[in-house]
Amino acid sequence: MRGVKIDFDAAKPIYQQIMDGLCRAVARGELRPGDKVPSQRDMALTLRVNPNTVQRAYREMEREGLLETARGWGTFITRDRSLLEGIRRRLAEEAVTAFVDELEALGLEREEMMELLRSRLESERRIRDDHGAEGEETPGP
Amino acid sequence: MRGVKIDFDAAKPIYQQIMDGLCRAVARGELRPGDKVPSQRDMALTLRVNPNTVQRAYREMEREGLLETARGWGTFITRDRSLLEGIRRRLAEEAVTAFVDELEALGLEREEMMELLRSRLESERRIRDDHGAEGEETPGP
Amino acid sequence: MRGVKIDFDAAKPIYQQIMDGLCRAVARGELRPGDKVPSQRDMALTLRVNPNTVQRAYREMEREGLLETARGWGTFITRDRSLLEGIRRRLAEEAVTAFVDELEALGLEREEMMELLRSRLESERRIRDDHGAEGEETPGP
Amino acid sequence: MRGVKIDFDAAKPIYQQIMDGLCRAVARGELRPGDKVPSQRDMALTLRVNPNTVQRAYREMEREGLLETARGWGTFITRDRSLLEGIRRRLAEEAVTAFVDELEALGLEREEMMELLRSRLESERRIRDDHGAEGEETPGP
DNA sequence: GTGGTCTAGACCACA
DNA sequence: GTGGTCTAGACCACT
Repeated sequence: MRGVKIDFDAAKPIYQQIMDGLCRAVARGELRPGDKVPSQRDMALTLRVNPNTVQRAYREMEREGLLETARGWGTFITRDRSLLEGIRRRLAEEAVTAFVDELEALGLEREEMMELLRSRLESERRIRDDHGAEGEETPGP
Repeated sequence: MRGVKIDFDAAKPIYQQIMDGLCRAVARGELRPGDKVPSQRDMALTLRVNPNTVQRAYREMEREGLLETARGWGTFITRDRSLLEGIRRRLAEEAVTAFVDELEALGLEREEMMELLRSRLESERRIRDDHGAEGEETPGP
Repeated sequence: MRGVKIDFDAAKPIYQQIMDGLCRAVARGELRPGDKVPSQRDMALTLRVNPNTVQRAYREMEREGLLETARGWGTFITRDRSLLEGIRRRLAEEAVTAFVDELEALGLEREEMMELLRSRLESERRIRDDHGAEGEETPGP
Repeated sequence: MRGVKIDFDAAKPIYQQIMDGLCRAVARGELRPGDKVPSQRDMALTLRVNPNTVQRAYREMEREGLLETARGWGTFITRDRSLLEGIRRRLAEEAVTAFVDELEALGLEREEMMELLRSRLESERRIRDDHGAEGEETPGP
């Protein structure tokens, strides 16, 4: 599973990290509605994790409606696109809320928040551009 | 302690909520270098938590250098302003990182992030202005 | 845990005695990098102390980087050998400092310190040799 | 009181630090049998400490026989030289014991202990010599 | 009255 | 079974 990284030292439980990873793979379009997700067994092997842990993640995502299980066939991303889009929007909104709340708590003004974000995105762009240039032909005139 | 709110249902441990609360009270300037923080017992009473829980929060913050304790006298905000400023900056940077990482994972572009933040801040401003207008003179003619 | 002795009457807190004991077990090579240390409950039972006391010791040692904990799996000695060696050297240096400072405060000269140490080590050697001789063959003529 | 330094952050209680300080001042010959020690009030002022704390230190040292109080006259170092010498020897022996025990716990051999001490004393000598040279005339040939 | 330590015992999340 | 958190309540040392 590209895109699912487990940090065994993180405060966040592993099963939630799996949920997050899948959730975002869907949000990014890496996994599409109706796609089959790896079997619990496979996922457990590739992530080096206890199968029970994968099972718990799948179970909870099924509860949320994001996954659907067909016994004997495997587990699949729901075809309910509105649900998927809803999840994506929810995650994004939660991220904004967390960000604004935190910086407000630190006493930052709205302009400072925007500026902080802008400068971070700017520096990230430069880093990525630099990296990208390393292995590529310089585009000629 | 104004500014330290405990959510007993939150996933985050109470002692960390206390740490966050104090940390931000300092960041906002509500608590100043050298100020005395409430005694463990007082804080425990006002927050309705066990004194040991407060003690743990204080102990960890002392470890970080944010608090200093004088036996029999009480516990105080460190006078090391550079440390305090460092903590504030660290918290802000972490917030930005979490925000950008999360939204990148969801496949959003930089412009979308900026727009998302802008619209949130805009709507918050309106809400606050409306609230503020309730008890105030309407400005201007 | 061989090598961890608790003195309930000592001025030094029990949790620090546990830390010292583990620290030295590592320094002596009795516990090796990556080894599992007893679970908090086990350690508490064998030492006849409260599990919370063990937990505090473990937590502080984790903070120092000496221990690492894997949720649900147990607690382990760090694999970072340089850190371990650093701790050993630090403990040794601190012991020397304490010794020299104390004897300097008492007005002893450097030669006297060396002599004091030499005579102590000499007498200890004799005692150990005597003990050792009890159960052993007397070395031949 | 030259030679009595208080570390308010130390684990060791302040009253014990005072006891240690006086004890060593005597051991070094800075205070001699029969000498008057500062009044509790004076000592408290110079050390920036609560008078009760000084009182406790004096009281305990009186119990040990190191101090003698003459009401209305002040407090004095005992004239019992053998007692003083006994205390000095006891402190020295305790220091040696602590040193050897600690380094043994770390798995050091006798030769290593001697070497460690020798090198420390050597480096201290150099430092002191260097400092001493700073403010003095270089002795000409 | 302040912080420091310790105990006993409970519940939870995780693997 | 493992560590993590929390509560309740005790005792101590220091000021």
